[in-house]
Amino acid sequence: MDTSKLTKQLNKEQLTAVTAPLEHILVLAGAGSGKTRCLTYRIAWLIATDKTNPHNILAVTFTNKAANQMRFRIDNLLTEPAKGLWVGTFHGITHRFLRTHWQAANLSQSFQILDSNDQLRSIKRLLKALAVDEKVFPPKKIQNFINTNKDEGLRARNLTADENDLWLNQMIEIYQIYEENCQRSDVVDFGELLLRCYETLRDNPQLLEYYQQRFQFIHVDEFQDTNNIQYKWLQLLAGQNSKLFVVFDDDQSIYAWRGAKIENIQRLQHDFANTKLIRLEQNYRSTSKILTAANVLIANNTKRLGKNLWTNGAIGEPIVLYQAYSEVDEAWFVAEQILAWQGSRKEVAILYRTTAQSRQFEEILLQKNIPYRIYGGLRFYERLEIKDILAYLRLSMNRNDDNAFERVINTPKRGIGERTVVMLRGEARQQNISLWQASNNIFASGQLSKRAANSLQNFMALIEKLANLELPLQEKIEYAKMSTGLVEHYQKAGKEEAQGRLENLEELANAAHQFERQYNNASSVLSGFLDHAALEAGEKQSKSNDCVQLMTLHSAKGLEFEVVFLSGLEEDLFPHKNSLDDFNLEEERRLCYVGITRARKLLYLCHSKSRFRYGERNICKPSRFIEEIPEELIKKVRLA
DNA sequence: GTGGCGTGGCTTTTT
DNA sequence: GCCACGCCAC
Repeated sequence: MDTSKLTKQLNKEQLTAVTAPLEHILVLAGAGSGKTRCLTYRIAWLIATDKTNPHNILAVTFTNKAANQMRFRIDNLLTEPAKGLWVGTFHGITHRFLRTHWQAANLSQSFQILDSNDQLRSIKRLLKALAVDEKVFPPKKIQNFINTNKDEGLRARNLTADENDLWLNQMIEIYQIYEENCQRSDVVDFGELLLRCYETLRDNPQLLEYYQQRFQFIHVDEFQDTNNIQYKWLQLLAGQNSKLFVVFDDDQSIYAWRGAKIENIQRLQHDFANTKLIRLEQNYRSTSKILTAANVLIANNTKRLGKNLWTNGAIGEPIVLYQAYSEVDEAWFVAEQILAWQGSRKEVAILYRTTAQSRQFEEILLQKNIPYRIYGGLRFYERLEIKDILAYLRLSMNRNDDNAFERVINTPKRGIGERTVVMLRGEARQQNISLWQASNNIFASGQLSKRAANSLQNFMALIEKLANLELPLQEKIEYAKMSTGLVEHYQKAGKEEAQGRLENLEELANAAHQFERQYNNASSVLSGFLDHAALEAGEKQSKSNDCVQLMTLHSAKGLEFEVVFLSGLEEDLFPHKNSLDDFNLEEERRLCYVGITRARKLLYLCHSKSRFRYGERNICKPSRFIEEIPEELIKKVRLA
């Protein structure tokens, strides 16, 4: 194949990286320097030059979006589809592994994925059962404890109790019981996907050998965001012979708070011999003014590998700084600037530190009739009605899924009240069985009132019926909607709300139809669809109209816009007041760096003299980050 | 089973 | 100030 198509479009450093010898390659890629391009071209180059078979290549990302984009771009570069190439998220790939090797992983074939919401519910139920006070052991804290430990690769049994720390001991115990519960219910939470996959590979030499042999070339995107277990997993999989190709930017590490370890970069250089570091420092995105601002700002961080982005591009407009009187004034200013902007609306982004800030912007954009789109918030598969119906389907797949059971046992109301459920829980706990099995026992024992027994029997029959239906997925969902009484249930709540919910259910049925058409294994299509729902929460709004984009700085990473508004640049908000120690402050600064480098042409910095927060109006000082940007790059404006 | 009231907490978020 | 959630009373 003619590979000049591949190599022509690259600059010198990109070319060096893409065509680097088959060693461990680390690419330090600054913002806007062609990071994804480098990764996709490398993979395409490996295949096109017959260095390897696609079958021997693995590429890992953090988000579904990044994975889809990568696959799409690789396909476009190649003349024929890369068969056997694995591209996916850490969770997607480890999930795929567990589905294939469920026995080795000590799971059942029909195990289900627990999303964070379900996980929290599950913890709450567990606390109730254990009669643990939620005030002393807040469920969210426990969830965090469990997830943090799983991210570190630690199970409850790996944690050491401390006789002087009763709180810790209790946490460990809850963690332990939570693990047992999940195992019994045959569910796997997000952290578990990785941990379980890691352990299964570690403990099964033949499997490990197979995958080490298979994945000769392992590619990782956004490596600075990897946590401990992800690192260990990669290390295990790479073994002695596989070659890593890792792309990262230490200056864009903004997820330390959820376990990401920047040190993994040094760790990798230490653990793998002969790594080669390549730097991509030419920026193709921003004007030189914007880039200089970003460079000077980030230079204030001490813990960095250090790099200097440069550009051949235009000098550009000065960065605009606006001091507002209030958050309302700030939003007004932003809206006025957007109205004056001639270009496309979707090329404009309003970025903020906290989600709560979006409301002010929404109100004004609505008033001024400027279409907008907000990222974040509730996603499609997280909606109540969707989760309800999926819970029915899950239960029909796996009767032991206690989470699903609890969710739908009395939704819609069918006369199985708290009393009955308490009895079921008691039986389940005593016998160490699932709620479904407990229902069977309790029903057989004749302890229930006639009415309750009747309702329970009907409920169980309903689930059995659903399980045995041989219908296409879409029709199954339609059937579930009606037979469960959920539709009526939502309609009771009020017209407008009901309409929205029913529309969503309709969309779910359509999604199921789409899914079924692309899925080639009819016998497991439901299971596949449920996995899909858990692993890809779905975008909030699918319409890609020409809208102004509103999002937090965190969700802006990886994106770029012609015009960027960085709002709320005030002390205590950005940097956030909970992040003022040295370590966290550097992360806040990186967050600001990410924000600045999203902009191609125009960058606005806004701060307000006062802001309404927590029911009070507070006086605000401008963010230290504003002062860190050289004055000569900035133009202060006042609104008439 | 539901609706009303009181309390607490409140950074970022993917999977 | 707002929302989510738990608790209690009807």
